[in-house]
Amino acid sequence: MRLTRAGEYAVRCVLYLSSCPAGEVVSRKAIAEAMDIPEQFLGKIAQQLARSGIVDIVQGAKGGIRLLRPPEKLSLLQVVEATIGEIFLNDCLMNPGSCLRSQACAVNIIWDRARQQLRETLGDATFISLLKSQSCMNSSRPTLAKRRTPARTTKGKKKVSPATKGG
Amino acid sequence: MRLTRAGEYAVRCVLYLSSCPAGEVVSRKAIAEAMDIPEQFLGKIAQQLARSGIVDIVQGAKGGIRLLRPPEKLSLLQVVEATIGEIFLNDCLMNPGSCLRSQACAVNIIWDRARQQLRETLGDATFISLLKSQSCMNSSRPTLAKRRTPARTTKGKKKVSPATKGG
DNA sequence: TCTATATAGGATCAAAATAATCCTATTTAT
DNA sequence: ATAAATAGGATTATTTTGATCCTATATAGA
Repeated sequence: MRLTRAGEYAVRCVLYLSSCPAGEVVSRKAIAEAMDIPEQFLGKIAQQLARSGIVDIVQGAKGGIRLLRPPEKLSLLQVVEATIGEIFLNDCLMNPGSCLRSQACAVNIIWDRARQQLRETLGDATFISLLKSQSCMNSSRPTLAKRRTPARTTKGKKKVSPATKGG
Repeated sequence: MRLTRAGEYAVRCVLYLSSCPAGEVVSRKAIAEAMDIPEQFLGKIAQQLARSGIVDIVQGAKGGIRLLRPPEKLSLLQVVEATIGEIFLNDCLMNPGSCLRSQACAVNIIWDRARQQLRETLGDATFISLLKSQSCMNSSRPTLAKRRTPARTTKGKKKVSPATKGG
């Protein structure tokens, strides 16, 4: 009943990309370091975002990740569902065939309502609105600046504590 | 991001108890068989419901589980949270200390809103209202009848497929 | 073309959560 | 006493999650 780490990382990643100049390719490493995401794991996550058409991955030298959609047209819901799949709150809804009773089941009706509300709330939250309120970016990036090709100065791979969670 | 089996079982259990005469002690086995719940597992779940004061467990011969609260004053939320703990949708909310940024984080504000809505929706759904709409009980019990000490006729323990999910 | 820089993506692995089940102890009605 | 029940700690299997490894491949630039 909670957002997985992968989903959380996806949100952070898109949040970062949203703060960069539109269409800019940002290296995986740069995003990973700025947003405290394990770099390899970010690779997997980026692939899913790419499959949903949210980002575009550029291979080779100077490669990286590019945001395809304007942050004002991209919602939390889209990013989260691209990463962890469509949101369901219980099994009956997820796999209707598995429920003997289902259908007009009153309990399911409640869960379905809850699910719709959840998806609506997440669907209404655009990344541009998230950025405007500053939020989580603060400690990582001073402002929604236009910094680019970052952090190549630090050679040693910083060992990031997996306990570091942020939303 | 979905209801666990334990939560689902708890709901079924309370749904069953709600359909019985108020204050009646119903054996674990009876509930388990009627609602397709592994009996031992139901034991664990009942303990949690008991800790939250939702039910009362009677030991010894003729023992079993008794609903303490009137179904019209018992919500899905109460039963679910008694079983799987307070509902959180992401880590930041669950463990605020672990988030470096937290506080006025815009992303968290959205998740918090979603969480509040979810809890409100589940909190508004009383068991009496769930029963009134018939629902899931149909295949197991013909009506919200006053049947008691059931199913002792079937001796062989029916092997229940774990794929059987209902809500 | 060669080389350094990046990502691709299958395979693998460890930890945690979930879903039960086992088994002995204890309680209670008869 | 005895049978019928639950208590509850321990154990186990499965699945999910979170990550990392490693070779292949793509690309920019010298």
